[in-house]
Order: sequence, then C-alpha cells, then structure tokens
Amino acid sequence: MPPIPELEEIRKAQILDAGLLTLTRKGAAGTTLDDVCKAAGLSKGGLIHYYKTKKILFSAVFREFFTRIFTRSADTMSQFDLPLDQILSYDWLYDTDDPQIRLGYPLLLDLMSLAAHDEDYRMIMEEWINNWVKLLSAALEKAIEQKTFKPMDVTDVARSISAVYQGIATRWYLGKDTHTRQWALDTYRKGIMGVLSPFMA
Amino acid sequence: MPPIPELEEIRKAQILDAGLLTLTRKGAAGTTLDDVCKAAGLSKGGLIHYYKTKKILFSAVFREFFTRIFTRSADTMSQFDLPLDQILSYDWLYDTDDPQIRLGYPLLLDLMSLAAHDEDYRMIMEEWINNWVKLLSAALEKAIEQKTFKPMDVTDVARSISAVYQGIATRWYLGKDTHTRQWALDTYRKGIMGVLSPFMA
DNA sequence: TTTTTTACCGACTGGCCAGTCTATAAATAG
DNA sequence: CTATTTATAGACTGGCCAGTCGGTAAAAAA
Repeated sequence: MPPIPELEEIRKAQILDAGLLTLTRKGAAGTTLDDVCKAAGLSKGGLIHYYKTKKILFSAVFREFFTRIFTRSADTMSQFDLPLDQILSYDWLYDTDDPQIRLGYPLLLDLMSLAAHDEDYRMIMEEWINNWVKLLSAALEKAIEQKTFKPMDVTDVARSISAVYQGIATRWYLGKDTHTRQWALDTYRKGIMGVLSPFMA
Repeated sequence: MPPIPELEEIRKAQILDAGLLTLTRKGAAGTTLDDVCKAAGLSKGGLIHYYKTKKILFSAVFREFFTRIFTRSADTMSQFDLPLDQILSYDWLYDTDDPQIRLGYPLLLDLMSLAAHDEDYRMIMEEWINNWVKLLSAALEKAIEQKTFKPMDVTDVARSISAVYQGIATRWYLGKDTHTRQWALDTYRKGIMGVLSPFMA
C-alpha cells in the first residue's frame, strides 16, 4: 500500500524528469532503461512498476516535453496583445542559452525519426503538431475578428506557420556552424509574413 | 586478386543499393548488418570487406542518397530558364507516388536524429545542406545578374529557402493524415516568396 | 493478528548483434 | 610451380540490454 497517496504522482514526475534528461543527452537510440533508473535514483523494478515498457516510458517522456513547450508557447503568446505579434512571438526557440531549447531539439529530432518508422510515435508527433496548430489558429481567428486579416482557412495557414517554424528551427539547430540566431529570426519572420501576406487587410 | 578490375565498384554499388533499401525500410535503429547482407546477397565477411563498420556503411548510404537527390535537383532546376522558376521547381518533393521520395524521408529524418547526437553524422548533414545551398545560390546569383532580384546575401537567402523547403517537407511527410500535397505546394511557394520579396526588383 | 496489496529491489536470462576469426578458392606475381 | 594477396563465406564470441522473477518491507484490510 502506498505510504502516501501522492506517491505515484511524485515517482512518475521523478521518472519523467530523469527520462527527459537522459533522452536528451543520449538520444532515444542510446538510452538504456538502466540509464533512466540511475538518473531517477530508482531500481529497474521500481521503474518498471510505473512504466511497463521502454516504449511506454519514452512516449510519456515525449508527451511531457511537449506539454512543457506547449505551456511555454501559450504563456509567451499571451504576453502580446496583437495576434500578429503573438504569432511572431517565437524568438525563444532560437536561444542557445536556454537549456530547455538546447536540450529540446535532440528530443524532437529523435521523435521525428521514430515517427517515420513507427505509427505510435507518429501519433505523438501528430498530437504535437495539432496542439501547435490550435494555438496559432486561435491567434489567427482573433485577427480575423479584428479585421486585421481577411478570412482564410485558419487551420491550413496555422499548419503552414508551424511548419515554417519547425523547418527553420531544426535547420538552425543542426547547422550551428553556419546558421546564426539572427538568420533564424529574419528567416522565420519573412517566411511567415509570406504565408500571411495574401490575407493581410 | 580481383577477378575483374571493376569488381570493387560493382560490389560497393550493390551494397549501397541494399543499404539504401534496408535503411529506408527499417530505419537506422532497426537495421542490422545481417539485414544488409541479405539484401545485398553477400555474406557478412563480404560486406565487412568493403565497409569496415556499421557507421562507415551508414555514412556511405546517406551520402549515396544525397548524391542522387542532388543530381535530381540539379537536373530539374536546369529544365527551367528563369532563376525564380528554378528556385520554385521542387514540386517533386511532395509526390507520394515517387518511391525515391517516399523512401527518402525516413532516411533524412534518421540522419537528422543521428546528427543531433553524433558529430560525424552532423557533418554529413552539413554537407547536404551546403550542397543544396550552393544549388540555390547559383540561381539567386543569376537572378541578380539579370536584375530580377536586388543584391543580397545570397548564401543566407539560399539557406532560408532550403530551410523552408525542408520544414514543409518533413511536416508534410509526418503529417500525412492532415497535410495535403496541395497544402505543401501552396505553403512552400508563399514561404519562399516571403523570403524573396524584400529583394524583388 | 493474519492476510493481502503495493512499492521497490537487483540478480538473472534469453535474445540480439557488431565485429572477429578461420577457412577457402581463385587470381596473380615471382 | 609457389607464395601472396584478394574476395568471400559463415561460425562464433562477447557484450549489451529489455524485461522477468523471486524476493522484502511496510501499509492496510480483515
């Protein structure tokens, strides 16, 4: 019987933290259950008690990461009044000093590669995309209400915006040597304005 | 001694073909040397004779794939006269019926994820990016000569264009269920025109 | 108190797989 | 002809690792 009722929650959070850390450091292919155990300060038995298989654990870790990024995205957007400013508020994606960012990319890249070969992981990827699209759609809709933008297929445009963000982000991350932060910021603004310009009032 | 002098070339091509096939099907993480042996119709000893380690083999396979795509890109671009048309000639990236395309994305995604954790693979990724950037830069320079575009930092703009392409491409591939070919074509044209519009004469 | 359930431990197993090693055949060089 | 080198085969090994299993301790239920 659980010594305290919140134990399960505590342990799961502890394991997800450890998983996040390990997965970002060693990559999905290089991460062992034992690695995660060690990072979490739990034995294998303890770990497996909460997450039955490696895949279940990894999936939970990916979801945890995306939840955090999602929260942060929503928070940052909400600091701006104008929908267009909200849509263009993703400068923080290109901040090398931010550990969540620096560590996040390997995770995203790993998930994309897993998603290419495994339907379950692909669904997680789709969830992630859909969440992002929803956030952006809300801003677009507000802008249409306010007559800043003409009517449009909001979902499609939101998909375009998020695809542009993601393309520039992964490129910026993998091409460190040649792609500067400034390049990334300029490119995403121009790219997204290109996507939006047909609908500017 | 080799029975025929071209044997090495033949075998290497044979192995690369097999590697390409296996790697795209099973992914980098799921591919065994034995898998590649079987696909190539060679024994392990035979395979290792030509590619000493798994990493060397995989790297060669990635390079082979990129060479093919590069050739195809150059060929397709050369069919257009106007530089802008050349730059926008990448419709073929979004063709599900094309096996090279359908099979290529998993490979690219795998390399990106490997590149996030391994410097050697990251260098291959950079080569790939640089090749693409060179192709696009050439078109941009021609356009500037022809006064279609104002002067610009050609390399930077080429990087932007290729990042937009890649973002939309991976998104389109992983989000099959919701992202149509038409969406991809529309988005890339708008995104790239956004990147280019500040320099349109 | 006894029994059951939960939380956790860590040794162990079975399977997989990269790379090694021995063998062989054939070609060539000397 | 003999020695050497190359091309290939495939058995084998050593290490790794996911998941299992038999435990223990403690809480709670009976």
